[in-house]
Amino acid sequence: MPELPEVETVRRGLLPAMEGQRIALAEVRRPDLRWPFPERMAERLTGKVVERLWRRSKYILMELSGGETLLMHLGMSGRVLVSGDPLGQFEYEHPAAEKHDHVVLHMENGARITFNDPRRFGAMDLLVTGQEDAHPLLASLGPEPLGNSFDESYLVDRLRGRNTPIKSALLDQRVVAGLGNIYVCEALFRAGISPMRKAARISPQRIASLVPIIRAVLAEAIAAGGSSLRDYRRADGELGYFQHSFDVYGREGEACRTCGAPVLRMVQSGRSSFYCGACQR
DNA sequence: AAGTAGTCCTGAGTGC
DNA sequence: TGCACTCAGGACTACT
Repeated sequence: MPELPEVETVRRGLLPAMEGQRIALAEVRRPDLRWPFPERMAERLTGKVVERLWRRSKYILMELSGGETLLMHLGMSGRVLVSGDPLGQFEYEHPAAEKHDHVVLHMENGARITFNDPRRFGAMDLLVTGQEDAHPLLASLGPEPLGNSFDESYLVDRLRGRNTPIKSALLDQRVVAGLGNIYVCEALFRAGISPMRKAARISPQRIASLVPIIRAVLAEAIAAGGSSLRDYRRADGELGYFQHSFDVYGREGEACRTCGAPVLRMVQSGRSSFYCGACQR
């Protein structure tokens, strides 16, 4: 379930098992995901210590001893399972290998990190630590929505004159990095803005109002995801509790929580937009 | 330049 | 039970 809050939840789940720990063995079970893996990836990971685990947009970056950083993206269907009991923190045994377990990191501390991705829209690459901004996948990303450079004046400037629907503009990773279909739908509902409205035809005040709303939606989702790490270790496939808090996403035909009108769905550039036709203008 | 379709891939769910 | 069909959290590429 990877949008920014889910990726951040995964990162936090990996921290206790991986940070400062050595990869005893990297198992790479196929040659590619969306793109071919880098040359000799298994050998380049094996024996390295994970010195820092951070996130940029929907990418997890694993800084390794030896000067390389592993870049990971979970695509649409990517999952990460932490198993084992290295520090007495993990209650569950290693599960049996499953279909689509493409990469497995066996940590020296006994933890096992399994990357599973049925649709294989995910990606992994190795880059030189310190040169992250030059990587093609990261180079044109916009600001982090929870960071300081994402503020009201930035968003107003960035969207000024844009003739595209606000929904598409917010999904554009060059505008703001890390939002996906769910959280754009939710933020637009809270802001009372129709997903079909052209960005250029929304007042600066309403554009500005999106900034604190986007931050709040993401922060709440991260908090809910964090609370469910135990579920995640249980490997039941469910990430977080925030899906129970959706106002519009996936609620077509159900009552708007504000006005009671049925939630509507329409397709914009191939993606479903959920919205309240009465509350969002 | 900006905006929009088509595309990769597998699995879950639905209706007949 | 089987089959055909739709849909899915992303984002790159190739069009207009």
